[in-house]
Amino acid sequence: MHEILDSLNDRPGDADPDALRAEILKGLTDSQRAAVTATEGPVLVLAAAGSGKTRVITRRIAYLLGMGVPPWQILALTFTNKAAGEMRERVAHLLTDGPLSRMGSPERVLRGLTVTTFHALCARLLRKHADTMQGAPGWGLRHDFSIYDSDDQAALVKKVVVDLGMSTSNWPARSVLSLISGAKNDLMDARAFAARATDFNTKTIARIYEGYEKGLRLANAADFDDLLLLSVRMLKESAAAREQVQGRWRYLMIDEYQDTNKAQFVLSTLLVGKDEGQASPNVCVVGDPDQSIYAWRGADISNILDFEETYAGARVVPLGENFRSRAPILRAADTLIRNNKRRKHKDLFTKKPGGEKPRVILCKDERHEAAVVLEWLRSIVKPGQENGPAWKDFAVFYRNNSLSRVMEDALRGAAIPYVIARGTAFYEREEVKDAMAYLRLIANPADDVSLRRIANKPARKIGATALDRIESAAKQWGVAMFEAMRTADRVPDLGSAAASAVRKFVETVDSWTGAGSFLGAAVPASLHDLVSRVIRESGLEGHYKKAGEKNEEDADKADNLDEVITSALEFEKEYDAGNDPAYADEAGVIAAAPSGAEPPANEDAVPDFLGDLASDGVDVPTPATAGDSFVPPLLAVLRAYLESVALVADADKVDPARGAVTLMTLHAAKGLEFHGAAMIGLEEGLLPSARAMESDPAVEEERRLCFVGITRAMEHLIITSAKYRTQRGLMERTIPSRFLSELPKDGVTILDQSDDSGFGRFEDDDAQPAWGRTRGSFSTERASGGGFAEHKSVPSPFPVGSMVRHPQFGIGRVEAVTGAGANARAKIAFREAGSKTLVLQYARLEAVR
DNA sequence: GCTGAGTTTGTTTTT
DNA sequence: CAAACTCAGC
Repeated sequence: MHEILDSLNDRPGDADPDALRAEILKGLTDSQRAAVTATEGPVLVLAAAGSGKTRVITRRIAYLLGMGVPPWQILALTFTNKAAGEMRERVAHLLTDGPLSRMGSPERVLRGLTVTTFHALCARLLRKHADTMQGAPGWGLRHDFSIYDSDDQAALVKKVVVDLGMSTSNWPARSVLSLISGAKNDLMDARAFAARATDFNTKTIARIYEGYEKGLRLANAADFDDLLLLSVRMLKESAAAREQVQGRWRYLMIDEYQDTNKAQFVLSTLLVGKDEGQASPNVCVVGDPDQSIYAWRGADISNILDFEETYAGARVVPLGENFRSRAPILRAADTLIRNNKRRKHKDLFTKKPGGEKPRVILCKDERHEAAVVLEWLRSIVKPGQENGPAWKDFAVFYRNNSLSRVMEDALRGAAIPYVIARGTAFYEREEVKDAMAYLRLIANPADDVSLRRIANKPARKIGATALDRIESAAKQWGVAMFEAMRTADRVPDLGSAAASAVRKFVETVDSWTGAGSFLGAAVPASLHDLVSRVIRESGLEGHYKKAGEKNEEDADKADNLDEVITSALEFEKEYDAGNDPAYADEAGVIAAAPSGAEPPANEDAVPDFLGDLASDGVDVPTPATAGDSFVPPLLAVLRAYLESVALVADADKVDPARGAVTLMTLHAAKGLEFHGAAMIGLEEGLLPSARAMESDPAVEEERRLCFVGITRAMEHLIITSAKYRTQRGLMERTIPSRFLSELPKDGVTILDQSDDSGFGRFEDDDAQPAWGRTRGSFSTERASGGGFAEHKSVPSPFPVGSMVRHPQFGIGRVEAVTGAGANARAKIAFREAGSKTLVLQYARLEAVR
């Protein structure tokens, strides 16, 4: 051990291992210490909210390094890039200012340490090894694959549905995709899915799934789920890939383990070599079952609940002490979460004394609610006050993004700075996606979905019919559409005008890659050069400039295209400098692993992401379309760039929002903490969401979501509920969320401001509200079926229980009727087609006796 | 093939 | 209330 440590040390002898380790453990509680030092064998850290689990993980990494474990043997996986970035930063901090600084330069000590997300890891693994799987039946993925986001997925599903001769309105892409995604999360491919399908509905989905998979493979593309699914398959089937991975990492850490799905679970067992009979792998998972909020996208809470069974002899370390919130906030969270039936109880406690009770404020409507939040913010934040809390210490949480609007208006009106950690952002804009589609076509000429997107954008006389003809020719010839375009003259039925338009398009694309070897066309020298040429020469820039002049709304689209060039330039800089933490640190992932504890003789032999992809190595064959003049490194940079665009969520990039109140969804809030937090929209149908109200497990997940929100707050917490809320243009009476009545009666302050016109004053903190009265009103409202339920009294021509006939779905039984008039919908269980919700006005239903 | 007016439809959360 | 979609008219 000592020798290894010394070899890593610039100043050998300075880092006395014992002293070093003691220093790493300084300031930790006993249980945290136990979690950090249990380095051998499987460990489950049951971390409560605010118990310092990130701290535990970072110290654990430091501790391993301090024990002399080479950094390239350590792999830490997170769900978001933000979490990974933070963790890297914290480790780096320990190395520069903390105990590890005595071990040598951070670059040196960290070289090869892998801290990344599941998806990024899998993307790297696939880029590295996908080509070796070519022989496997139905594989079809090559190293230059595209990554499809939900838009691309939807486009593909729509196409498949149309090709199958079905209607896209009966089989909406979104819902079809969620089923397909669910299957993939459970590691079910199209065949396995089809084998299990029994009813008409599922059988049809299975057919779509099959076509969708074919489409993906034909386009040499992987969707988000594929990154995991195919990595698992590859590790199972390719001994070479498996050996390289398993020989490399000896210490695996997984954050937010409660959110892993089946694919991620299996992947993790493969990474640590459990399948290979590794009896007691060094895997350490950290999570909190009470914060599992991703069941809807396949997260399987039993992964964490059954950890001890999966890994025999696992050590369990509970971290119950909360270092974040004051006692009253913690008590509210604890009381709420106890209402969940399926859970392991964990005692939450804090040593922080005092603190104010969370406030529940019943408001008139959403505008009043925003005003209340504003007043609350102002009552605590005093600008100009030196050491007081600032805007950045506050956040507003909501269940869904649509609720942010009113809040934004209010904050803007009050000139309070704010940022939204929103889902829809830069890379989801139309013009940006267009530019990306061009780039993806260059990186992966088989990418038919991208090709279809931009072939006629801007309009260049390659219409839908022309594309369809090209596609059928391509299918016949067994090549990608872009390939077929090269011989446009031979595409059956393609008019000469269309053919020449196509020829011109191909020439344009080729001029960027040098593939056509046209005289005089200089090949781009750098990524941003390529990107700017694509944007200009494709005509996108002109197209959106023109659109901007005409239409006020499109005015900034051209600017956004400029921003794409800037982002490429920035990426390139970091990439060139080898400085991009998100990429440089993944170093080891794809490189030949130095196995064993011996550090490689030559430091340069430590695997490095840059060296691997940028060098003209065996792993990056020149694509068929690229001529000699297109140097592989540029293609590699392009691919890495596209990958970062696809895998780095925009919310991750939101600048740590200094100086501004943060607005975000409850999901986005997980893992963060704020001095003060406001949760808005605590109403039935919102939180819990309308969909969740149908089943108990779903309501429990909503409760956990609420729990997550509450536990983000350190000092101040307000929870609001509006009596009336306007949604999709309609103002409706609401019912206060059931979660409000699950908070401790005497543990929260209730302020009913839903009737009086004046805004309450917060100095009246101790004015105990009539909880009984309020509570009573909750229950009467629910009992009398006010609000949503009131529509139910309107008589329907199809009473619940009656039998109906639908021209397409056949005979079914009415399960429920909701809404009235034009809004009337019926949930019908069809014998063949399964259960569907139909709008009575449009569904041509017939009563059957 | 493009435009713009009119129509329909949908509602969670995201790597 | 939007976004997405449809379709007639150029």
